[in-house]
This record gives sequence, structure tokens and C-alpha cells, in this order.
Amino acid sequence: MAAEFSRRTESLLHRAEAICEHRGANLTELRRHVLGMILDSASPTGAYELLDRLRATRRGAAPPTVYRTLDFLLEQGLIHRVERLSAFVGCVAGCTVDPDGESHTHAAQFLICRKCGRVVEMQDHDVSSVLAR
Amino acid sequence: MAAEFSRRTESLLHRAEAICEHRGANLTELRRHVLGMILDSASPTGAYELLDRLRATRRGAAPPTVYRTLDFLLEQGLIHRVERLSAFVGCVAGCTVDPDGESHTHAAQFLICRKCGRVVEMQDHDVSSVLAR
DNA sequence: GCCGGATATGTAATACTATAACATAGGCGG
DNA sequence: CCGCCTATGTTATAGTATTACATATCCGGC
Repeated sequence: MAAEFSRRTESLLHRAEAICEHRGANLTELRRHVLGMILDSASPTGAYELLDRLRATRRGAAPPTVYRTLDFLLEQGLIHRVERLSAFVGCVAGCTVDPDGESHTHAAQFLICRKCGRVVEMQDHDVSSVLAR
Repeated sequence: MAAEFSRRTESLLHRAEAICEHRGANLTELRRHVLGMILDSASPTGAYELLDRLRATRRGAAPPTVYRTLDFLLEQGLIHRVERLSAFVGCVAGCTVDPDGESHTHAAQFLICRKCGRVVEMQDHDVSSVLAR
């Protein structure tokens, strides 16, 4: 049904399924598909790019389709929004955390390369704690 | 001619004039007016809000009018863009720095209140240096 | 079985943010 | 006066996100 993703992505998706099931959250086909596209991408993905790709297999897709799905994934801590780029990236921690973890969000920072646009997610406790003050 | 601003804002504007003159940058009436509106505001100001207010006194104002002006102010380090809000705030450091300072940008972080939207600019050397790694 | 509510998605329209492309105007050095 | 540079005007359009309402599906209780 859904598009085929890389082995790594499929593995993370499997993990995400377990997390959602554990939480009673419903990782539907649509949500799984969008999460897979984000995880599979080498760089942050814009909402309308996701929309275009969705449309290949989902005729009625429209902006709300994608934004609602992104809201769900953000709530579940499975992706992050990179404000600077108006784009979305998979959350490594969110997709690998133990399903028992209740916290759906966590502190993170992004390093964005001004030249190539690549993004690295970092979690630095020092930064987080200074910000907490 | 230009709108009247608070005493504090006028003082910062005066400072900005000196900085620009020192650099050979041209702080025109339009640019001064926009900077004044931003400095005078208690919270970050959106580009189209600035545009609306500009139009009160400037008939032909259009989006490029405002965005080009913001680009100039950003380059001069006189304001910051708050990505999260797609809005702009005055840069305290930029408007108070010694005119001899050459660096037009500096490291800063923002604390944004999720409830009231107020923004506080902070400059924490610890955060900056951790990010530098 | 069916009713009611909750969740998920479809659909149309529109709001908000930002940039592209080309035109005009004024200053200033040669 | 000419040519260039900077600043701004003007029109159009691209890109990002939300509102509002309609439809469908599932599931629990009766």
C-alpha cells in the first residue's frame, strides 16, 4: 500500500508504531506515510513538498491533510519543526525512545548549516539547563 | 515629519543614526521610521503590521517596501528576526553598541513566553559557546 | 441492530508571510 | 550631460498555514 522506505526508516516506523500503540495513539496509514517520508528524507521537508508527494497516491490530499498530520506527529514527539526553515525533520529521540516514556516532547537544538542547509539535531543538557533559568 | 516615538525610542534612534553614519550606511527617513516602530513596540512586530502602519503616512507602501527595509536593519544589526513568530524586534545591543564596533551581528537567544507572547532577548555566553562547538 | 459520540479525513476558501521582476527617481562623479 | 549606483515604487505571484464546514468510520452502550 504505502510507499516503500529505506530499511532504516522502516525500522523507525516500526518503533513509532509500538510507541503509539502503547500510548493509545492512532498511527494511521496516512500518518505513518507522512512520518515515513520525513524520516526517509536527508534534509528537512516542507509541508507542501510532503503534500505533493502525498498526492501521488492520495487523490484528495490538501493542505489541512498535511498540517493535521504534522500536528499529530509533533504532539507525539515523532518529529520536530525547524522554524528557521518552515520545515520538518524526524526526531531521533522520539522514534527510538522506550515506549514507556510518557514525555512526548523533549529539549533539542538544531545546528543549521548556512551553506548547505543540512540540519543536525543536538541535545545538549548544558544548553537546555541554561535556557531553563 | 515622522511619527513621534517614546523618549526611549528616540534616544535609541539617535544612537542608530550615529552608528549608520559612522559606517557610511544610509538610515533614510523610511528606515528610521520602521526602526522606530519596531523599537517602540512592546512585542515583536510582524511585517504586515508594520506595513499597515506605514500606510497611514506613506501612500505607496507595499510588501517590498517593508521587507527591504527590514533587510537593511537586519544587516546593520539593529533588529532581530524572531523566526518562531515571523516577527521582528529591536536589538538592544545593536542600538547601543559603540559606533566603532564593526560586527553587525552578534549571538543572541530569545525566550518566548508561550502564554503571553512576550519576548526577552538574552545573550548568554555559555549558550553561545556550547553552540559554537 | 442502531444510536450517539469521538476521531479522522475530505473539501473549499481564504489569510498570512515573503519574493520576483521590472519601473522610476535622485544623487554624484566624470 | 551621461552613466552608474542606491533607494523606492509598483504589480504580480510564490510559499506557508488556518478556518469552517462536510463526510466517513469506528466503537461502546443500549
